[in-house]
Amino acid sequence: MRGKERADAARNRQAILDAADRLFADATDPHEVSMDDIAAAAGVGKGTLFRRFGDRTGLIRHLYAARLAPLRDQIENGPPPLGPSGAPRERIAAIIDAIAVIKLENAHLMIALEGGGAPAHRLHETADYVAVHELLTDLVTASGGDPRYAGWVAHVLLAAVRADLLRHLVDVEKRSHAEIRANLRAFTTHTLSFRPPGGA
Amino acid sequence: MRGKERADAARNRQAILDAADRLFADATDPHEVSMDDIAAAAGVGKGTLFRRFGDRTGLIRHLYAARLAPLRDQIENGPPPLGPSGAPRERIAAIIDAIAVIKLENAHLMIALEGGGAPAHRLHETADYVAVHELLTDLVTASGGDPRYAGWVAHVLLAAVRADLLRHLVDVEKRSHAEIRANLRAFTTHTLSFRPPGGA
DNA sequence: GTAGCATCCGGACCGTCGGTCCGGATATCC
DNA sequence: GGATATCCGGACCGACGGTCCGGATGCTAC
Repeated sequence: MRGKERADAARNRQAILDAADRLFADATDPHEVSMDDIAAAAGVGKGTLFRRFGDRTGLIRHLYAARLAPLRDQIENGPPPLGPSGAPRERIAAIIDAIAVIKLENAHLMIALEGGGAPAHRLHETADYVAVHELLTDLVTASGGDPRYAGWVAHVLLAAVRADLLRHLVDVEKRSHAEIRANLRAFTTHTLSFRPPGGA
Repeated sequence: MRGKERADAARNRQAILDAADRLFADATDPHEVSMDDIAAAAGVGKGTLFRRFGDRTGLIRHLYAARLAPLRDQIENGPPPLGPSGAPRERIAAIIDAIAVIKLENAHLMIALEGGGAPAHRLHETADYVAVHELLTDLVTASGGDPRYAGWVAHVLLAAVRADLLRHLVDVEKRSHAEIRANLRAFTTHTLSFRPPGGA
């Protein structure tokens, strides 16, 4: 990793990423995509694959991170409503919507990560989850929510955009993306007025 | 299965169920409990285990069903607020609370089922999920919700009691069961007043 | 009690998977 | 073009879920 990366190494990495993405997209269940499959599809030995990404989780995380990067950038440096200068309530709604869009467009990957990616199913301990949860918690607080319950509200909002739920709504219940997003937005707004038992 | 079950078979089944339950309870990650482990702990051959339950998913489902049975009975035949004669809104709150209690008390099993149980991660196509979702949908409608969005509300309520989220709240955030249940109840009540975009 | 039979048991066995390892190939630098 | 650090490929490994069948065991009829 120190110094420069050799040209063939870079080329292979990209081939692996592309092949994995394609295979996960075609599979209904991430478990039916083996590491050998990915290596073969990328025209690469299995050793190469593991040297680059460590293990299965690492590979999936790389793919995941690549899809998430634009969103992170938008949230950290972009214009409103996603960017830091937006009003908290609008920002929350925009973030939840953006997450939903990404997951709807990359259902296969998101399911692979939320489900079969980690050693266990510790979605809530994922760096990405923790980061967005913290941000949402702050925003809920900033939008007038009780700090003591902001974390809870953030969890519930994120629970509503879990990849497998979204996939179920699309694949089984045949709901349109537009309908899902509209419901999600209304739900987000509504949930922001949540007040805990006993009042603030 | 036809006719009577032999005594040793019944004994072995119970031993397997007990052993599996114990092992899952001790493990942090269901994947670290292998079928061989279960067979060994039950003092039984692996063939016996698979003949009885078909496969890993079948075993876990049996355990799951056993824990859920009392709740199903309460909902179908019990007294209010869980039973059929309760008022819809109270019944919804009671059902969500009861689900939370079961999942809090059996976190290991619930995570095994929601995560590593099914061939994929098709929680939402599980018979149990579908059944409770249908019931909740009906109840939301009966309590005055727009039938067109009742299914959505039911999904969101169930998303708030997903096993891994509850475990995170307990294990990582160190929240008490009482606090979680209180928040959940308030959230349920609040969400029942959800109205979709455009109004009814 | 016991003979005969259906049922059940155990664990050796199989294919596959994630992950490792190292001899040989290749890019890069001078 | 040669030296060398880096990288590659695929044979290899242990573990896992699941299968199979020869032998053991509980049940029933007499």
